[in-house]
Amino acid sequence: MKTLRLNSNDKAVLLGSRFFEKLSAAASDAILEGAVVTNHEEHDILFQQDEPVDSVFCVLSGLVRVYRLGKDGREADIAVFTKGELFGENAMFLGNRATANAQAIGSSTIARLDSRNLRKLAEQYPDIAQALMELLCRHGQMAEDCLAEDRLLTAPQRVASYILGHCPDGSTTFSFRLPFQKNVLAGKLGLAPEALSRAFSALRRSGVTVKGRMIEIHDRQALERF
Amino acid sequence: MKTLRLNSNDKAVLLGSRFFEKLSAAASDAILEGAVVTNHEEHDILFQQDEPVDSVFCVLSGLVRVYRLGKDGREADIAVFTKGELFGENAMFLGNRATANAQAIGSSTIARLDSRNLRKLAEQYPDIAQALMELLCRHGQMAEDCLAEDRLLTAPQRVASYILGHCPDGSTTFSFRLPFQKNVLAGKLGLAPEALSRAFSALRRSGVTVKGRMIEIHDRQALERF
DNA sequence: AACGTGAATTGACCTCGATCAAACAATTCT
DNA sequence: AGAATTGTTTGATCGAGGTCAATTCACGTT
Repeated sequence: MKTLRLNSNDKAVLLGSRFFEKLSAAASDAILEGAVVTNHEEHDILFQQDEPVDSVFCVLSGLVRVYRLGKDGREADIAVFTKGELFGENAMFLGNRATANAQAIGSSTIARLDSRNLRKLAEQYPDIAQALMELLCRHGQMAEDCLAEDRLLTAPQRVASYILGHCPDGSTTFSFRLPFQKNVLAGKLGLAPEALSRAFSALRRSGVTVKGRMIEIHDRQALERF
Repeated sequence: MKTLRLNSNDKAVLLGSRFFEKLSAAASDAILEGAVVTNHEEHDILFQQDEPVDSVFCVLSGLVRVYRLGKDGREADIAVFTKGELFGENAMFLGNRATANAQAIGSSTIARLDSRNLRKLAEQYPDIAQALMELLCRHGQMAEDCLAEDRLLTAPQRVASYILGHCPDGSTTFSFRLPFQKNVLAGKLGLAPEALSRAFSALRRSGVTVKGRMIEIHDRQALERF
């Protein structure tokens, strides 16, 4: 795997990401110092459970799926990350061992930030420590949200919740394009693809139109009630 | 609700907790400055989803259950905390709003650490920031572990996994006492109490003996294979 | 535009765990 | 000790969602 330096576009994506938004230029530069970029094909493995990892990652383009393996080989998605999102930060605090697997979905470019460096910088710059805490908190929240939804909602309700999460507050009718294959959405929601399909067709009765990756909502309230 | 100052025993519990273990005395004292203690009866609510929270909490005695509410009133446990564990730290990073509910299980004493103070101290003491990051990471991991187990394991497998988590590595046969009612364990594992009961009786065939709260394992390998 | 491949849907079936009801066990209270 | 309350187990039933197989559809390629 060939590693490259950041080009100016890569840098723009990183600096525009949520993690960097409140950081000073000095702090950001210090973090990006020594960052490298790798390109990946669909299904490439970025890291694996229990193996050493000495970077924090950021998606520059494409998608990354983070998942755990069951001993029977089945996979459970923990999260899916898109452009501008950092991931893999947990290993930093757990002896540089990954606690999950990460895999590119479709061809993707990934930045790697040295975690030793980042840890050191977090001691010098309180803002960096703060940004890291917010990152950890967001990711913790994501996992808790998932857990609660898995336990409280049925498949169609989870899908409705996902759709509503993409709907601007005011509008009662709107549409958007899924950012990835239904395949991937199913994994993210903890469903078999067939179950996602059936969930969509259950929602059709509540004014949801699905055509390819395009989702149309005609009655927000109906979805919320579901 | 009467709030008290920390007594020396309370202080000992706090300082012995995982969060404080690597902190200097100066840092610890600064955090505990202004900490208060409250006593709670079974079922007392400590905080509620979406309500303002300006403390980080620590269990001094008893148990606390953190859970989310579904709109139909059903509850999903996110975590259960015991003596010496901090919780409720997420609100610190999310505009001081709780993202879940917390409730005492049995009568409990709880310490409250002022979160404004803690945030300020995290800027001064890198060790405190580090301890907070580790706390956030652990809690994020807990949620991810739960999520993965929910998605990958059946009820008896989850129970087996819970039991094995209490089994020292070497031993093939050992026993321990559940730290809470089966009731609570069921919630923590995302099961109805009946399902937990049935899971235990399924494990009986693999050398697990359950008598009241006492659990005995006679064949570690059998459990691992389950 | 036709083709071909992989994705998505649909149907049939089956398993797991939730729910309800009732029996039973273990606490706590008087 | 006996009563009352609460926790736990067991049985029976039901529904949600997983799995497998067979189409159908969408999309990129030629």
